[in-house]
Amino acid sequence: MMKLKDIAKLAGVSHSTVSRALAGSTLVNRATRERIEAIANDHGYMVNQVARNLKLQHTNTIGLIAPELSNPYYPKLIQCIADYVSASGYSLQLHLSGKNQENEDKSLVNLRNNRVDGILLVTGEHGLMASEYAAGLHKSGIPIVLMGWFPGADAFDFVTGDDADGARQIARHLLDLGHKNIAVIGKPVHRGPFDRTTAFINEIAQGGVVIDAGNCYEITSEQDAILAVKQLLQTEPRPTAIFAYQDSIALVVCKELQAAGIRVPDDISVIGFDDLDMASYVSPALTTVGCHIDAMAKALVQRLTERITGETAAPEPVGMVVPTRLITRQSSGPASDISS
Amino acid sequence: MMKLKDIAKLAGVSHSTVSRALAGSTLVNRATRERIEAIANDHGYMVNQVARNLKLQHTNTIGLIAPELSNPYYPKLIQCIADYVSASGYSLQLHLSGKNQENEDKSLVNLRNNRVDGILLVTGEHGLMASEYAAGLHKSGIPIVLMGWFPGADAFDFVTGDDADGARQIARHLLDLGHKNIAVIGKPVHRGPFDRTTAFINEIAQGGVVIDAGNCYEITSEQDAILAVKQLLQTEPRPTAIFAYQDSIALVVCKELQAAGIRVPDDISVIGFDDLDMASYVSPALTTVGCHIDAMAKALVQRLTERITGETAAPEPVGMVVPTRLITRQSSGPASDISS
DNA sequence: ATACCCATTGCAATCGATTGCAATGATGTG
DNA sequence: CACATCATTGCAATCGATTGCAATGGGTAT
Repeated sequence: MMKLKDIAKLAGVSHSTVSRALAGSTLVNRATRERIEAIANDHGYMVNQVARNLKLQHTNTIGLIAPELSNPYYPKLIQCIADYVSASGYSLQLHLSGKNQENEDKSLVNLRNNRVDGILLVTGEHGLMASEYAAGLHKSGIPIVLMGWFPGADAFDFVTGDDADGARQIARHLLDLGHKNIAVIGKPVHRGPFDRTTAFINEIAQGGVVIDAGNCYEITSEQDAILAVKQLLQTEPRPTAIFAYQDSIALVVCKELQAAGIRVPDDISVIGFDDLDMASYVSPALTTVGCHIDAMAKALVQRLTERITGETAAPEPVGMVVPTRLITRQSSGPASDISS
Repeated sequence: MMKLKDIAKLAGVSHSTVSRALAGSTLVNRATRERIEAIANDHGYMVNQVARNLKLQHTNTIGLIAPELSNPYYPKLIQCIADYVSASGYSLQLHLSGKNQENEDKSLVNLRNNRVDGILLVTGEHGLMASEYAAGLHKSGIPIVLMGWFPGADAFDFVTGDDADGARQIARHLLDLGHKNIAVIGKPVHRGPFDRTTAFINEIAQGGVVIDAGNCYEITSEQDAILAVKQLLQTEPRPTAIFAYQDSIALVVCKELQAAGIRVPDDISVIGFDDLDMASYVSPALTTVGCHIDAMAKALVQRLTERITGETAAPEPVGMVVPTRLITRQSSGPASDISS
């Protein structure tokens, strides 16, 4: 493959001059530059970025660690992130840490060894497994911005949706519809002040309704949701509404409910969270909570690039929470009085 | 950041020895090696991959170019690819070329400048925009494996689903159900021998049924599908079945049909293609054609890594087509006789 | 004519690794 | 005791760029 020296020989100048010419430096005569450009072009010269990166001590690459792609929420987010990253002139190095994030630390090591300029860490349902490790990296000077929150996240810059507020909106919506016997099918609590389940239960309580502990199902996979529904249908009196932690769970719940001959929302209302595209395609269309993913992605890469270039003076980490909004569709309706 | 020389100074040896020790070479005394390892560990030394890459003339990185993430088909594919890539010990550099692939060439340049060891090119609905450019790269020795087919793809290694056969299976299914008036809502033909629309129409013709040209709607976006449906509902006699090019289109079609008070499949059958996860969630669940994405992804990265390491002796490009299968669900049924 | 300035260009060091070859010293052998 | 052998280790070149500084030479001012 053509290198600087080859072009130099062809043009009869030193490789320094070629380097400068191709970089558009004013330190080289215009005629010379044009000649060099022509030669470089004719011979298909392409700069060797890895050599360049070594010399320049940066790679123009951003590392992105995300849990997985099978929950449609992530592709949506990653698409946005990728667009902003490339618009900012960076390349993306993508690592999928797996549903259980076993590989988070491996990815971190890899990214660091590759000397990416900064890291975007999308935290999954398990928070951050490689938490101390990430903190170490961060302290050693590598910009890291978090998407999501977990205990300890305050040591980093982070961006998160206001899930708690979204959950509160759902709670009020359900209360307004007259529901008094409500079930929750959720993942283990892990998002502290932003946790959906906690906020939901608290807000419901504000409305004077207490949610029975037996009506709170803690699941770890979409599959478990099926079992939860089966159990739930046995309880007396039967709940008139279900708050599912995510749309992907809500979808399974609806399907299972319908398979059991329960009408949604006539018999039981179901509400999800995330506003996946498919939430509007299913029948009944899902009432859910959405967040402007685009805005989050933008904030995320903006904060990171600022850290990389050093534009953001403040050394203290700053968190940003972006608002969420309730999207009322067909899966929620007035409480049925069958069970009341 | 700690470098080889620093560790060398600490250990009182030359940096060559440190390099060898850390690489586990037998050329260094065991005691020395262990001492060096300990020191490196204590001081958190991490090899600088970019320097290493420069010297070694490879990066252990694979470039992946895919159109987008908003059609759920791609995340599914990319997830699989990412898993195989990382299992093979490579990193992934991801580039999204956009729905219209305007950035394919930019991505190619970028990937090449970054000296990735090989490139996986996922071709979208528009074939390959940067076709000649890719061919040039390929000829210059960079391993490229294609996912998909387009005129000219035979110059590369490629892997594709047997879309044509899938389309034929759909055709026979519809014929068996007694449909005689069938509409097609598809994207412009571009996959040559593997094209869905062409194969579908031909197979239907084999069954003695001709599809009216007026019943073939060529669309370029999911949005256009809505217009197509509106037009279609005006035609007399009204078709009893619709073959949609992709599940994502089929979904829109179903929604629009239902909004117009048409029952699926009682009045009109709808069949998609791709077997997206959501195809089984919607109501009615979609009859569609699936392909073992995992198998394709595996073949894809296997072929590429073989090319990179030079294991595959044959220099001629080889194509691989993986079988597809019809998945019968609820959106297809016997032809209604309303319009016959 | 001399000195100076400025535009161009080249030299050489540097980024942080890897590795062929030479050097060292200890050990074994005739 | 002299010399060959072998296990370790260091030297120095190399990968392909970037860039500070010195060198060159033509043009201008005094």
